Amino acid sequence: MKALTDTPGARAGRDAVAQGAAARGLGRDATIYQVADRAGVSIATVSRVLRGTTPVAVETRRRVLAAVDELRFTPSRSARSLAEGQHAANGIVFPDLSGPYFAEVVLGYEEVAAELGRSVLILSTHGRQAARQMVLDLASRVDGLVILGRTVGDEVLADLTARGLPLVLMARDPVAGADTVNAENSESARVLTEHLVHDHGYRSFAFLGDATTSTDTSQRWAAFRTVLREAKVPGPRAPTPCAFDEEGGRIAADRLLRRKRPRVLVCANDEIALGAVLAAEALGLRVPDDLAVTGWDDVMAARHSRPGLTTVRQPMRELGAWAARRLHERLAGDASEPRHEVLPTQLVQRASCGCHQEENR
Amino acid sequence: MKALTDTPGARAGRDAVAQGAAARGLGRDATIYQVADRAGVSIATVSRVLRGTTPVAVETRRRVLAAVDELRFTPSRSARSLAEGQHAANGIVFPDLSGPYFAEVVLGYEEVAAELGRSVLILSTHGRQAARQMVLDLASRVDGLVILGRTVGDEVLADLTARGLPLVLMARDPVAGADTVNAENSESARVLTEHLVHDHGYRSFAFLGDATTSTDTSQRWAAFRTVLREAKVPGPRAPTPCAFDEEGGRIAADRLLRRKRPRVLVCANDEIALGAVLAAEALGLRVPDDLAVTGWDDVMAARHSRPGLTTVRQPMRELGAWAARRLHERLAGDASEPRHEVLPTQLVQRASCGCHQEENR
DNA sequence: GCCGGACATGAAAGCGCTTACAGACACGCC
DNA sequence: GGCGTGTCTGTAAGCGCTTTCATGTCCGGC
Repeated sequence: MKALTDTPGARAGRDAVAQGAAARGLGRDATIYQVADRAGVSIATVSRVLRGTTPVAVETRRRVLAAVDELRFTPSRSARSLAEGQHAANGIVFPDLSGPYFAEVVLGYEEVAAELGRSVLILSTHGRQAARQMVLDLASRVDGLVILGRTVGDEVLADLTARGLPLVLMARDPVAGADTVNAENSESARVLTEHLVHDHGYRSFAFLGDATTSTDTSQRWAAFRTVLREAKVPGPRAPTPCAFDEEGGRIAADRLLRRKRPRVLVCANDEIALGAVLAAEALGLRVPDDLAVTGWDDVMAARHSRPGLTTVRQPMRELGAWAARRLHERLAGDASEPRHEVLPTQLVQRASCGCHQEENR
Repeated sequence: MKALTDTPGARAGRDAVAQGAAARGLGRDATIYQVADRAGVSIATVSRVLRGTTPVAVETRRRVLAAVDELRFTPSRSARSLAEGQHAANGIVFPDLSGPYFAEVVLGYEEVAAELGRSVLILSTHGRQAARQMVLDLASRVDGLVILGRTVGDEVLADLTARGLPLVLMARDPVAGADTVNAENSESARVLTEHLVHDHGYRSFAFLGDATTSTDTSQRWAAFRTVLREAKVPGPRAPTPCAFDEEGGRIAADRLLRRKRPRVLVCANDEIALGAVLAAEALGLRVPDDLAVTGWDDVMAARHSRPGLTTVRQPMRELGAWAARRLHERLAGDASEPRHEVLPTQLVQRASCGCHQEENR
């Protein structure tokens, strides 16, 4: 049977080509033409049946669906994207840090995005030089993007929003035209620090973490500093710089503790804190008796370590979920003013700050 | 100036349309036509400059690059994919489990894939009914796929390989035509169990984990069972079924320990084990004095918990990395027989099995 | 002064889909 | 019996790229 619906000549040799080129790549997937052929209808009708945009006679629809089934037809995503001008996909880009924090955010994001029918692309910039290009590249594959931390410069973001690409920024200062979500930082830093100063009466502090690369950290540091000042407790001039992982915490704490002996180490995240505990113990210091240590995030290990790590719980999954939902609203046409959401956090008192000594939790 | 290279009429009103339709979606990104226009060349030349496929005169190239720059042109990914028949993207699909194990695998995968110039799409099936459709959908966006565990049925996999889609299976039984990577299970399970039986002399065991849904677990269970049998130590008939997370471990262990009092709990992963420790302590049992507990994976929390968790370290990132590399080879044309890689694991003895009692690590 | 080849570029066909538009057909009504 | 009206379906123009093929153009060699 000859193809009924082919543009004259246009499809000549299509199958031959398909076979040849099919060794790999997009492979020998059936195309809408083959389905149309088999069902004895035009490709337009096939498309209509598949998308349900226009009523199609019952019998026709049946034939089309049968053909789709027999050929195991799955529409080509790139063709569809090209025609629709949409990708039905969202991206998320995060920096080098690969710990539990980012994993949870991504998971929360993926879960919601999937529910909303969007695929999700991930990109970790690893502080690479090519970050800019990588993000731009990613941007050309998605309808919306969430960007964590200082992965790329403001110009890139401005560029993207100018292009009309909806953006949600996370753990990063706002930029014109983009929504942001963040966990509450200042208030929880204040609560934490006040707990240490007033409830425990500590008078000597250090702060581990790099406030220059992380907005979150600089906010926490600022509030921490303010509370000390208000309480007239001497404090460090600046945070002790420190890579945001366990090893970074261990090294920074080791170096610090060999020079000074603060009573408390306030750390910018749990991994640093856990590394610091290791360093302290290696130096023969008992936590919390000789040195109190606190973290941020409340990752799994914080709960299981002994002493249990006092920390500030962040709604990591919820951060991701919020971003996914917001992006969806934007893509659904919401053109309102950018929103700047701040999600609540919670102080979790465990033993590492000196609480619950009896049970060591 | 009139467009030099436009198909007569075909591009009429392009800009008007672009402006109109641009409010969102693919936006008013510049197209290759605009670049060509601005540089005074044909789109073919622009393409050639950008891809470097064919030599272009120096001066021409300069003009094109200038135009690209001025218009901030980024080629449309879907158009390119459609024309090339390639996506330059890979996918990874994993089941519901969202813990550190999967996070690490994904990270290792992303890192290598990014280096190889491929974007990565992630999909978590969450045991959803629609998993099949979601995976098929994902498959239409990528050139290759890695699939973890029993996320979808064998028919789907057969379907995909038949289509010529390179597949790497992880933590899953092989399927014709697909590569697989797994962590070594039997040998390490044997070493672990022998350690417990011979070095510690334990004679009463339970095994927590669901061997019916996880290939890894069923292999571990089998080797565990074999060692007990060889040593003539009575053991359970079957694993105690248990969800693969902390809460699952806590609940299953609680229920089990209220009925029986095995001396050892061998758990299918660290999260279950950590949950089990919680349950044991809640019942007033001391670990490891009253009850030894072991895990699998060596996640961060295993290292920090007290007692330190005895476990089997898996090279999670390396699993992901291997999959990414293998996929790349396949896409580069390697059509050799499927490979079935097994990556080494390592027993990590900490305190929860009864070792290192003095320091409680 | 003419010819063959190298080199640079343009024209146009596709990639596989969506969708505006138009055509075909059946029906019911005056 | 002619003519709207409504329903279903086909035609073809795009979507923005890549790539094959053809067309110049410019040279050096004879």
